[in-house]
Amino acid sequence: MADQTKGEAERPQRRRRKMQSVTMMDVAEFAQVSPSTVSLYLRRPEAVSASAGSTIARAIEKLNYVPNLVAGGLAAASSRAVSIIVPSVRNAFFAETVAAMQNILRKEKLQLILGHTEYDEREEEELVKTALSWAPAAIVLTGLSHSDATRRMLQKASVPVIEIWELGGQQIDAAIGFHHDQVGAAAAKHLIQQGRRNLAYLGARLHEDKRAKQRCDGFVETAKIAGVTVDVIQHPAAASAEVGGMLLSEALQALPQLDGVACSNDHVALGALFECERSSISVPGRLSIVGFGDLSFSAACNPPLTTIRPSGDLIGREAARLIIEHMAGKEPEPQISIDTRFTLLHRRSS
Amino acid sequence: MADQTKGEAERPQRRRRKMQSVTMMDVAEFAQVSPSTVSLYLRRPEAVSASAGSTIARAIEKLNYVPNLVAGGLAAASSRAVSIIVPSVRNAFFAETVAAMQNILRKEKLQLILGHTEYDEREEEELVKTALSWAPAAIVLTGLSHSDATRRMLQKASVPVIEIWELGGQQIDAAIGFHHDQVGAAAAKHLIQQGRRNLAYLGARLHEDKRAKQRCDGFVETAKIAGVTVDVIQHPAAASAEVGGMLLSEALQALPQLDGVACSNDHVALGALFECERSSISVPGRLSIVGFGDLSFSAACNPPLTTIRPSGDLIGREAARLIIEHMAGKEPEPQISIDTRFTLLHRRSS
DNA sequence: TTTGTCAATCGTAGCGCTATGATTGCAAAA
DNA sequence: TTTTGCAATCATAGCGCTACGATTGACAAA
Repeated sequence: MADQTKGEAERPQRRRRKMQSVTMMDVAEFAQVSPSTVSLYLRRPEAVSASAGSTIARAIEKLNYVPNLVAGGLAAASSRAVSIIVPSVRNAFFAETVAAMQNILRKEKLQLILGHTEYDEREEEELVKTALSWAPAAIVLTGLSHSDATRRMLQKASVPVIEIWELGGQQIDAAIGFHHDQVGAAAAKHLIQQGRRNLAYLGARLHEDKRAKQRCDGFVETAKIAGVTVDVIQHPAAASAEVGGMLLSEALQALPQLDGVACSNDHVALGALFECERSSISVPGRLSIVGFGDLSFSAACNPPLTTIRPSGDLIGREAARLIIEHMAGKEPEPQISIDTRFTLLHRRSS
Repeated sequence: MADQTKGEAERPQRRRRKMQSVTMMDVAEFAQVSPSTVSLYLRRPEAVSASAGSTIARAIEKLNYVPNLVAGGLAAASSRAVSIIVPSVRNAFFAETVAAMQNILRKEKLQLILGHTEYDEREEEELVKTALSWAPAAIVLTGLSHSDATRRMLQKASVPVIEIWELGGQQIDAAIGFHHDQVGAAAAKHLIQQGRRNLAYLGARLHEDKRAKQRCDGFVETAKIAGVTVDVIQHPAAASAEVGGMLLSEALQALPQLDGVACSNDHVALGALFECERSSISVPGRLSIVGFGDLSFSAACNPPLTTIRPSGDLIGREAARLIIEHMAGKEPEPQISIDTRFTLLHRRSS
């Protein structure tokens, strides 16, 4: 039988939780200052005296102190994390932007939290929700089209939003990128300038990749205005050299007069190039090929590939700059949009 | 600098900090339960009664509650974040692994925090330090060679560490990958089997890319054992088609008898292929080419590229699996190593 | 001297949540 | 009846840090 032992014997021993080996308090103690001073030193070294600063620095070194960013994030209501949501990092374009951002942000001790939509708006919505629960310093999204729910969440949360890789639609906050229809237009103009009169656009996954679709539309429109023949040959699969080969072969069959093609991207163009080689079609003699992306192999092809370079790294750098400026307290102009433009590289495939 | 506008009317109002619009307390209040129950429901729905569960679910829905993962991470001493550190996500191999991990982890509401070393051990050390300050659920590193400081930090922190893309060295915790020297050996064996007797390895950035170096070494060793001629032609720049072209041209000049090459990766092989085309060298008639990676264009080349596929996605999937199992409380065998192997794809370039 | 100013430093109340141990209510066992 | 066992729920003490406001001390101005 157990007695009713409530409330008589005091048990001062309370529960404990986890433990971070060395905390800011330990550093403060060691350096003979208050925790506040340590915190201040860490955040704004110039605000503490030189002597205190060096003492603290020594203590940190000695104790091998690693700040707990999670605690800091909670206290400050904003973490040193930047959430970036792209269709997929397997795509070289986005990989380049992510890498460029990362390389700048890491110097500011900002972490990149990565998410993949796989071109799915629902997925994006889910990712944005999770991203927000990290109270990130900023959130970077790909493109301008999002679900209403996504837009609402973002609007309500007071997080700076940067939309990248697209311009010309309705933006939430800041946008950095270029006009994809202009890319298509540039490709068309270039081919026409080269004397081509029977054009086609070789498109991959146009139903999902909105930006590839915009490039395609720009191409077609410009060609039509110029009064030359133009067709779209497309495939639902993601852009690849294999798809490029298939598309060109299909295009040649359907359009015997074909003398110029623009491609979804350089992978497709590469496939088209190989297909020409297999079919003994001279490039650019009989057919001109224009790609998009200036991928790592494009200049080394035979013949080197004429392509349009979108400067994905500039997009990343500009995004990082905006974020850093925002964190430094600089109030950015609302609805700012930065056109990173693109460059047509005229090489020998056209 | 803001104006100092204080001092007239006394405001006994104490300080306030930030505000998350809807907190768990709000949900609890709305659902007429205690915050603990809401928390419990969120973490282990099966532990609360069905009625309470649905009430809470409704409250969450109604209030549009988004949990604060930062606060949760602090309280639980471990965040729902997985830190992954790779040389660069621009590299298609790592991009694939990252993407595969992400696609599994997102279903578990785990976030990927990305870091780039750019093949720099110092940088890696810095990244590991920052990563640890996020108290991640796990930390994933590329390769087995790290600085002593990195190793020490990792050892001291009680975070599961997974090293990927390499096997055969001294591992910290778990390792998932394959033996790169075996890749080189397989390439050599294959070329020899095809009747090639004058081999070369076309290597890019071998001084930094330790794994490419291992492949190279495996290639050379195997060739030597088999008694065939073997050379290494290398370039300090990162692997690219351009470098591949240069390397092959250099190799042909230095080794007129050359009849088989293995390459750092498929980009280099692609460049070699184009160089052969330019120099009218028949492939595989006069020269066999073996790549590494099975990149998106490799099967579509002309001729299609014989290459070795490393299954970077499997590495990612296995890593994700290990992490999820660990979080579910399953104690993993220490020093586990998973060999994801590789496949030689014999196509027409050899 | 007193007062004011300013830079440097400190004290402390949370940030929103989780995990521990306690408590409750009810059905089955004693 | 009382006890026990169990599932469901709750109360509460932090997790480690930041930022607000207060305090200190040194020096210039009055």
